[in-house]
Amino acid sequence: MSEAKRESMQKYSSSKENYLKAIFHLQKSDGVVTTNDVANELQTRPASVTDMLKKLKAQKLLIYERYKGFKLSQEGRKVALQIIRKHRLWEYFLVEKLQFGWDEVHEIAEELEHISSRKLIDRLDEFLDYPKTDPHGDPIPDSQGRFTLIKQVDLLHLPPNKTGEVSGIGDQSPEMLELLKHKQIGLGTRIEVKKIFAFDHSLELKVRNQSIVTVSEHVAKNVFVKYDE
Amino acid sequence: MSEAKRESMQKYSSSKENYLKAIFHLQKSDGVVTTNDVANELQTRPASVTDMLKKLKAQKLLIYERYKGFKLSQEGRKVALQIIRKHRLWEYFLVEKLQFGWDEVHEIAEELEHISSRKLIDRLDEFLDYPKTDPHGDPIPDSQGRFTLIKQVDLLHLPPNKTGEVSGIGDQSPEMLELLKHKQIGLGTRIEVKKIFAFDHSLELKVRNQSIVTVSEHVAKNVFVKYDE
DNA sequence: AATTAAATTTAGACAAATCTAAAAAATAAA
DNA sequence: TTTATTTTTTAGATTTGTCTAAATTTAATT
Repeated sequence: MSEAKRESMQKYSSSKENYLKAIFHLQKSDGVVTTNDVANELQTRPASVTDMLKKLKAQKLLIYERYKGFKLSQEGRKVALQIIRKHRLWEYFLVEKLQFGWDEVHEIAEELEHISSRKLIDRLDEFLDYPKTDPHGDPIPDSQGRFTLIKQVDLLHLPPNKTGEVSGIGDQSPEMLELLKHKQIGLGTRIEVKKIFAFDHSLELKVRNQSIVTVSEHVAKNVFVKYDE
Repeated sequence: MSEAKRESMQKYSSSKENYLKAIFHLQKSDGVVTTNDVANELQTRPASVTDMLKKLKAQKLLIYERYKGFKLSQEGRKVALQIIRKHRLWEYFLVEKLQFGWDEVHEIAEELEHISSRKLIDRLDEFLDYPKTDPHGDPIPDSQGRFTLIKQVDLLHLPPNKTGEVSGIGDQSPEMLELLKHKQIGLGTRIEVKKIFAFDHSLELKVRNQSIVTVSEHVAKNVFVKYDE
């Protein structure tokens, strides 16, 4: 086994893995990730994030310069993808084999994703017949960390509890853009649909994993998101 | 849900759970468990064990007085049994569903046994069709922590890699008892058969999980063990 | 450009689980 | 029953991950 291979097999603490995962997700949506974002995502304090950034840097899992921002290294991305792979495979297992509802598996998968055995997860993948997406529609990375599938839909068709990344705008009129700008929605913004009102088909969205905003059906039809990571 | 029920659902650290499990196992074999035994079992230091004993006592998981010994409380036993249940169900899953060999599942199960969801393990039990024993022949406690199966056999018929607890002696002559006493074998002693020599059917035993001793076929035929925990 | 506000980092502390080295208690041996 | 040995416990440190409060840097406003 090569040295690089052995490296990727190293075991990190659950806490470190959670940071890597969170940064990976935030990076995908925002491009730029901030200390506050991470603190918010992980329900922790900015000071704790700074502490951890230093540790992750020391292990070459991310690139970091104080006050200047940070991003995952090649290695950090690889580790994050393996955690995501495990999380989603376990979710699939819970729903397909143990009859759990898709809305009750996340918490359990948060624990299972930290089980370290590589062989276990590859065997599980095989047992489940190599599923491409988890029960929420999120794609499952293969054993090399690659996604096989990317879906693009408008906001109305974004599955519940799925987070999409804005990939295109239909109506690009200044009025539309002004509205989107005001609501802090732009290319790459992460959006989750929280509710669709039967009355007028207006949508309640969670934007950047933080603010809750409401948009009309018309707006929703003109915002396209891709969900894949 | 009753108060007592909620109590048993509480989550303990993996470390605490490991201590409870180790003490449970040692208690079953020796009756009396010592600080050194635990340190030995968990590959740790006696001082660390003492520290943990105090914490476990504070949480009413064991009865403990300094220098005077300790044993699991009712609650501690209950928690230990749930860990053992989880460990063995996961081992069964790994062998029966994921095609692992019985000799490679222990390590993985050591991690999986700390996943906390009660619902998960009960669903897994159902999925596996309520197996009675794990791949090593050890019985799996049911959701109430009860074993459904107790087998009593003489040492010659104790399955390999199974640990039995001495439950009776056939030939109780003074000579026999003297021999057993010398080899530190008595009621309740935990024994595992390591090897049976084809030549004279003599047995090599691991006694109290520590010493290796040899006994004749005649002796083995007169020592009965139950294996169930 | 100067000032204010926000984000980030440092400094110092704490809880959990461990360790080493030394002290205290219990047990075994002379 | 003293003495010696072993076991157990205490005292004090260390590591990991977290926190609060204060300081520093960057960004935003006037």
